[in-house]
Amino acid sequence: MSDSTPIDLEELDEETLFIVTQTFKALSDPTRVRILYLLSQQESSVSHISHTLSLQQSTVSHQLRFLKNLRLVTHRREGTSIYYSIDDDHVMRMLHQTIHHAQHD
Amino acid sequence: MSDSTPIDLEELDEETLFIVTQTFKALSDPTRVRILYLLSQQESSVSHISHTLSLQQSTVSHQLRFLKNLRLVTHRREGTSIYYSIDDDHVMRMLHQTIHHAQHD
DNA sequence: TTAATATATGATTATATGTTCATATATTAA
DNA sequence: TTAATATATGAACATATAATCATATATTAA
Repeated sequence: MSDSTPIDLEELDEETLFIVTQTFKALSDPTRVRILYLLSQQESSVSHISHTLSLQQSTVSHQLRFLKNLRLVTHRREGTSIYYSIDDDHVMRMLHQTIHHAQHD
Repeated sequence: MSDSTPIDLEELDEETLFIVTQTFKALSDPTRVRILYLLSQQESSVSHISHTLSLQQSTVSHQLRFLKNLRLVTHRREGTSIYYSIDDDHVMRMLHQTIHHAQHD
């Protein structure tokens, strides 16, 4: 056991840990990534997302609520439709970087 | 229902989706993030990780296997100890960026 | 060889998570 | 008002996940 020359270790506080892991959790599910990727190309209504990605309306609404709580998306109403769009550039840059990374390795 | 001016939509293929979501899944658990953050500061043995982060040895081994399968960490043997270290700069840059982001909002 | 130490791993369990179903709410048109 | 359409949401269920326990494996020292 040779844990010589100890370094002054920094630990992450609980709140940082929570925010960071929650952010990455948003990007760890295929359905959410597909939705975010679609929204990065165009603002979309719930039904448009549902039809385009072949997902149940309920599934889409549940996942959008998740993304909305994390402030990754926003929405605006137009009649009976609600249009969702991306609201976090940092996270979307990471997503696009990682997609690019995955496709070029 | 006004889905006018349709855009030529791009969909993510299944393999890309899998790689991307798996990568983010690695960063979506507090224990794994703590381990990765420690390893980003210093190469560490399993027991050192276990003691420093107050985690059971078994827990650490299981999570290291997860991270190793994703090639986020590597290891080298030194006697009976095994030292783990970071093996993916891209993912670690994302982690550090997001930590920084979380701490300055 | 045996004992001691470090790490890995399979099985189990408790909890978290994502989807579905049924239904509620909200807006608009008739 | 009622009907039609779009979206949201609670409950139930099936699956995934992380931690723990017990034990296996591997290396070194005696």
